[in-house]
Amino acid sequence: MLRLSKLTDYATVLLTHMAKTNGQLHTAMELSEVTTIHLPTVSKVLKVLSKEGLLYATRGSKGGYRLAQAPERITVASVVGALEGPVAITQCSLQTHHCEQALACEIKGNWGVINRAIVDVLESITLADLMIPKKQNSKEIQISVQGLNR
Amino acid sequence: MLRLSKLTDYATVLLTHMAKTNGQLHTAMELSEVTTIHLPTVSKVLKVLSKEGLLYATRGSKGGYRLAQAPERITVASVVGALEGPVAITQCSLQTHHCEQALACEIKGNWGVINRAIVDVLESITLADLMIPKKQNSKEIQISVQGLNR
DNA sequence: TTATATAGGACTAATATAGTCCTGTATAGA
DNA sequence: TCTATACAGGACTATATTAGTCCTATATAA
Repeated sequence: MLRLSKLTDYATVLLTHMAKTNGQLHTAMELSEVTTIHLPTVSKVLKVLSKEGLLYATRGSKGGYRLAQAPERITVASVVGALEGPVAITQCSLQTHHCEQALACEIKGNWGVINRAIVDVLESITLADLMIPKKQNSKEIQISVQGLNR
Repeated sequence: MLRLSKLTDYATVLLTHMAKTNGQLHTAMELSEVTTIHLPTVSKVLKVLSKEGLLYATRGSKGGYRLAQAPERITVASVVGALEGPVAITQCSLQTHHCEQALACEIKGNWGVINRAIVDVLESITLADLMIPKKQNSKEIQISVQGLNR
């Protein structure tokens, strides 16, 4: 369905909230209350983000999570990557995978190009962009998709 | 995983093959042999593409399928749409869906912008582009993502 | 009338995702 | 040092989605 997982969606909501008070510690409990996402799920997401280096975690009383980088430097692509691994819209687009149909299939390389273009879109958006509600927002991004020739 | 379904991938392979001999009729059987995709699966995909108007079908002896439009006019977006419905990388990006968290969530509109950018990429590539093996290929596409402001 | 081909839908199996829970470890403060 | 707090890691179940197959009906050419 070309859809991101719910966990990725939750992650952007949680991170965007944290970005608003950057530097401050936030517990899973607090974030659960603010976002109305159930606590076990919030914990699961935060643990992944911490393991993947997007958050710093402090254990124990007075502990919590904070962003590992400034909101301007955390891209949507890195959030997606943390929760779902590298973006690969087809199996072809993952270089590590070897396609059984390789001989009959000349499209392979072209999927790679399309995939790259989508990654470019996701890399061009940061938490800082997501923080701003859409209406006040009029960013323009130029994505250049190279490798195909009309 | 932000992945297209296998059926969508099969569809591009089948359509690309048909595009090479545009206008000619191809049976499911023939396409199965050429692509090595199992016949029942080929049939399933072709039926969907026909129902969605990307192919014309002729029944009976000497029947088969052919492209409903020139390869230059069939976009990857329309193939994805035929098999998976409208692209919606999050539930937010589907306008028909109402989010329970709408109050706490200010990202909604921004997902729509990101989604639009991805659709633009998919709309900019046609079967005619996929027909050309990547190496001989150096198309450049400009995608402009409007609605976000740095 | 027969062989060929698509139409439509039902069904099962396989896979992926979501959500919850348990046990362990680190830290602050009484 | 003890206790409450909070994250770490992983196991597990339930649910949803996707993939793949098959059956019956309908249309067409010869």
